[in-house]
Amino acid sequence: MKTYFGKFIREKREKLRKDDRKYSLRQVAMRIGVEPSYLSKLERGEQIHLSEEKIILLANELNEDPDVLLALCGKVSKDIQEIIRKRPELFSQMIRQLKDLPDQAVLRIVREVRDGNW
Amino acid sequence: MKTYFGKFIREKREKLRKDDRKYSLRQVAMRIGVEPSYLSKLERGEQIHLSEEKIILLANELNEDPDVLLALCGKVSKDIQEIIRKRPELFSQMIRQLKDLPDQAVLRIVREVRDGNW
DNA sequence: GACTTTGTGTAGTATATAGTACACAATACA
DNA sequence: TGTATTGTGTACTATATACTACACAAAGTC
Repeated sequence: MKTYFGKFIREKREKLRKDDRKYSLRQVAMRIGVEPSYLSKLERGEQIHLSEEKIILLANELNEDPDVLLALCGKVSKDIQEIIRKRPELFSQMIRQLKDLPDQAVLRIVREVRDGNW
Repeated sequence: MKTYFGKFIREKREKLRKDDRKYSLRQVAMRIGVEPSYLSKLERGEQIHLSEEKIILLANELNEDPDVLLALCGKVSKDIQEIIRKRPELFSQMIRQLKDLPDQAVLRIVREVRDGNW
């Protein structure tokens, strides 16, 4: 499972750190509640396992979308999985159907549902 | 994680078995490639961990929807997760949007996409 | 130049996940 | 009634997941 998670978060963290020293690896690690050596391994891609809970904390620290960071770790958030599991046939079928649909078309569905045209 | 997976597959298997002795617990276990004692524990709800691979084999054996059996085991299939992970923001947003939409409305989306109205 | 903070290396750990191996008593079958 | 098959109980096991603990040398700060 090759992933750019480490590279991604390292770059983002170092960018933030230029303006604010509280974004050192050690301090970020402490705030999200992991050992610095662990975050170090994650950023260097030696270690690729981080729990959903910590990924979300990290996303908040770095102002990144939690769903994107989860995806970079090869995960799908529990709340999304829960939605699918409650109506597995319906949602699985729908998602497979939308697999190759361009972003624009999917966004159109999102908008129309939001606006109550359903 | 309370689940009716065990109850569900036991009932289905025993129904099939009435007409065909090859649906004994032992023979089904052998065909899907697990020890009989393991399937026994699963059916009685003592054990709730079965790999996606075996769940799909079991679904095929019992003529059940793999996505439904996966859901009863608290899982979402890898191919669905893969689709979401490729466009995490888009799909996560969409799925949360559709969370409380009635089946009928979701099916309408499925049909319209299938019919190429997008 | 002492003190602090930084990132990393090494070694170890707890829990979850996904099973196996085999014996045994009950039941079905011939 | 001997044999085969059945479901289950007990005891292990391997691998993955998600970390901790601590030492250390380099760099930054005062």
